[in-house]
Amino acid sequence: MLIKKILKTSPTAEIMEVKGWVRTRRDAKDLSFIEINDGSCLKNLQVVAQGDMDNFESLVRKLTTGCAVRFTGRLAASPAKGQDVEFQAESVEVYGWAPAESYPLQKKRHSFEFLRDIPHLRPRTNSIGAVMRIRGQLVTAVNRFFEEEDFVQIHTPVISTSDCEGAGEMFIVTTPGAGEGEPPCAPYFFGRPAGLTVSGQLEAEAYAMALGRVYTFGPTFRAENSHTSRHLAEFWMVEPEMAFCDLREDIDLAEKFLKFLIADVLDNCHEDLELFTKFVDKGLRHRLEAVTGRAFTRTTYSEAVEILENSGKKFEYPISWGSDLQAEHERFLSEEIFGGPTVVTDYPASIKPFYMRLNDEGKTVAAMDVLFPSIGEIIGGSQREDRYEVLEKRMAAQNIDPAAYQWYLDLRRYGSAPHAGFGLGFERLLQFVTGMTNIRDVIAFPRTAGRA
RNA sequence: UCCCCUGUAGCUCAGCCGGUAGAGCAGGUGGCUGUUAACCACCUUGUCGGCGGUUCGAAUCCGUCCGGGGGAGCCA
Repeated sequence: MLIKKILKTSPTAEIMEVKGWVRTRRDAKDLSFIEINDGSCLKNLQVVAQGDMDNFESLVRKLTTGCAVRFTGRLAASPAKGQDVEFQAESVEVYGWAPAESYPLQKKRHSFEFLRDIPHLRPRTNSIGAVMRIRGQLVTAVNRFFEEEDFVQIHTPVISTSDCEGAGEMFIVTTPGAGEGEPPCAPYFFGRPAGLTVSGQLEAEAYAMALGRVYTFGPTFRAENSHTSRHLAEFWMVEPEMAFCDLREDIDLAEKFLKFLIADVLDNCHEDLELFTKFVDKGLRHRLEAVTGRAFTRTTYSEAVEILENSGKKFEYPISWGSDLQAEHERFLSEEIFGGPTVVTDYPASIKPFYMRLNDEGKTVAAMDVLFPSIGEIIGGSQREDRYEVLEKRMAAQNIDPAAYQWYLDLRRYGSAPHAGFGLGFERLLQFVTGMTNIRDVIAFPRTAGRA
């Protein structure tokens, strides 16, 4: 039986078995206490082994942190403080030892930096275990949300020939000895240069224009030489795309989506959240409840710039209309001015990609960024440019080869319709939900520049 | 890519203005105890990140390379 279930079970005379890994052993004169964890929940089960049981000296007294074990016995009410029930062992089997002299994990707190050097063992710690359980919960919540909203999940390609954001940040996919010179170079395995996707958006648009409401949820790759606590070279992104949808409806969905996800974690991950509230961020629970409890503030870029200009606050990078919002500006808006999630819309066309829909005044595009306190941009989205000629002009203005994107232009040539979507950085959401300050600690095996 | 900080025992870290190293935890041994970050006593462990330089002498100063962290840019 899983420990998560056992801990909610009443003591019985029935013989049962538990399997897990030893977290710590404490010896009394004629008995030992072994705490075991099986990953099903944060809490350990206290196993009590009496001195007269078989293999007490040969096995039980030799158990150390990390050993994989199986106990059979009975669940009993615990006479001591600290737990309601405990497991009275009758027999023990050791699946695998973990020599204490070499096993890197000790029954003490380790720094996250140290744990990053042993990514294969760190899931055995309380904090990384809790992160990954919450991550798993969020994955199912994402899928449940879109199911309830009548979306179809599309698996867009990981290998892509279209660079959504502009050249220079794709990983190139090729074969050994494919050709002479710097890749990408002929002969091309796929007939032309290909790379790992930087976004599933363009492909998702094609399917939105047929199925109406679609979303992708998959890995994304950026070959940026970033060294920050919020960037990974390989990360996961959720990207819904909706036909017959404008920017307003796009923002509505994003807000509903984020609230749904956070409420889901608040409802289902009490224990794990408790850990983060205790050791990582005291105000965590409060901050999460603040997101679900009120409407997101919405402001246009122009209004935001005005607010920043009149704030009297001195920024390292001065702000003026036409320049992009810096991290410090975003933080100031969401943390100090609005004190919560903030949606900034209608950015200058010059600082946004070609596919965003040009507003009627011709200077701004129907873009939106959702800014969260402490982590900045968590969602970026837009209504897409659905007019063939306008899109063509914007591509030309940004030096994008229309031939390479003819299929994308085709979506505007045949049965074009207003549509919109956004991208959610899954790890950034996880950072917000857990309070973990470094993005490398919310993904199983982080890949960053210089490290894989 | 730029700026700042950092690299000392298995882990976390102290070592001020240069005189070849310490603490807590972990580990080992013994003791005590229905224990729970168990407790008490004793014990082991270091090419002080690499290379080069200054100096009678460098963990300590300088240069350089490598690793780690934070921030910026880019973005999610």
